[in-house]
Amino acid sequence: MSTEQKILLVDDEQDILEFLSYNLKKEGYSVFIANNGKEAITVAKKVTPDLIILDVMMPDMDGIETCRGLREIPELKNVMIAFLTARNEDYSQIAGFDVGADDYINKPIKPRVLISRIKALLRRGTGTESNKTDKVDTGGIKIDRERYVIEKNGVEINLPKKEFELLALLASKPGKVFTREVILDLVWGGDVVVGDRTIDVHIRKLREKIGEDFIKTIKGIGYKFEF
Amino acid sequence: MSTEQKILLVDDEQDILEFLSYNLKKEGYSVFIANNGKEAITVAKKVTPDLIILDVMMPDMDGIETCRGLREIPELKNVMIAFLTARNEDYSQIAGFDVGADDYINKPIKPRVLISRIKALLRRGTGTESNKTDKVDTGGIKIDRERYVIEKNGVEINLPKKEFELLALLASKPGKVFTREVILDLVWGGDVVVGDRTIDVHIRKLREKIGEDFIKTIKGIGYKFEF
DNA sequence: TTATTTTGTTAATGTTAAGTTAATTTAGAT
DNA sequence: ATCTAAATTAACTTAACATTAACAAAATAA
Repeated sequence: MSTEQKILLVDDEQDILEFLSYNLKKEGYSVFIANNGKEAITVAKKVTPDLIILDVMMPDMDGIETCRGLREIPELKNVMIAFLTARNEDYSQIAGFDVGADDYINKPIKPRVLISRIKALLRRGTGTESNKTDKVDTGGIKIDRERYVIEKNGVEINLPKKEFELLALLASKPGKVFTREVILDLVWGGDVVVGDRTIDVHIRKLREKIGEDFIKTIKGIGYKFEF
Repeated sequence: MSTEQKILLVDDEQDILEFLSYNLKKEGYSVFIANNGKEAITVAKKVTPDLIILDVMMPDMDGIETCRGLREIPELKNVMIAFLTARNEDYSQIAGFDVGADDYINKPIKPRVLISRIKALLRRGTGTESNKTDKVDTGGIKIDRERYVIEKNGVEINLPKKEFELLALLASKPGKVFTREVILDLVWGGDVVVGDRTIDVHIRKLREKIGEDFIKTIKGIGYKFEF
């Protein structure tokens, strides 16, 4: 792997910041902190973190507002954002706001749960440049991560998990060839070992569903998405 | 953002009015004051505030009565109303009154808490016409968070807490897929560990009660609400 | 209080979609 | 022509969810 992954913590409570910071640093993340929304935006701009963990309840500028602010910054469009919510909070409000959060984590926080959540989140983020906000590939294919559907010429198509992720990966950078190795690593996960033909079959099913001409085979190398 | 938001403060104690007024003005709100219920109604009619903060304990016409009066005025149907209650007050009494209050704020008041509460309140208010809790999902399902009741095609259905919260969460953003993890965290809480099939069972019961077609399973990911 | 009902959770089992493999065919490279 | 990589299809395996009933724990009523 390349460089250390950066996480920005935003909370007004010092002890929570310390607690989280400690646990995340122990896991090898590079941790930045901010005490309020404004600071968060400043820091985020500077370091472009891979993940931002935002407390919802903060005086002055709360998590939701901060999130909005962050999302308006072009460089931060693709950053993962997770909300920290207190128990009993009216989460429907939070979740409902179309603010582009990627995860919601409840207090009290259990370090192990947190870490595994974060890993999952960051995993999703890697490899893809535009993991978050849906991307419209001008060929008429739209990938909606939030709703887990793709749209072809306005028609929704439901894809199973692996197929969806495979397509999302390929389409994340149209034209780029993804080797079978890379695909296995990113879609299946580094440790899982599956047979050599598995990818082919998934490609087959995808082509069946979205049309034959989107995924192109580069013999001896891998596949690429084109339109 | 467009125009400045208006807040009406109603209290018989001058120092509280001043204290609140000062803090709210500092935040950029346009503040109006009234010393009693009658005055409150007059002023409210004139300025149509976005939020009214009402002290419960007032001589002559108390907060509850005032609130009733306010709610009878058509133009004020959608205004947010928050009650100011003293700490030891039996506010179950107040909350019980189906008077259409949107929040309860406890004295003594901490400015920061107050501000963030107010912001949350006003945010809830904007965008929606129905000031109150309910959210109508065009599929014919209405969720009344205050009474823990949902309405399907005008028929009230009583849901137990967990079922209600699960539905409320899913319906808070129709279409969006909520992972089992997120559901567990937000509905059950980060620390509580429940078995793996618990969510399924609740989903089952919900589907039984509201119909099979509202909640959709995304295998390997989670569930989403759709209509 | 004790009884009764409602709610929440678990455990056991069934079902199905998703994922994988294997066998065979086709196409591309050298 | 020969070798290798990929396509294709169907068979198979597994993981994920559905379903039901049983149980426990709250809440409510008597």
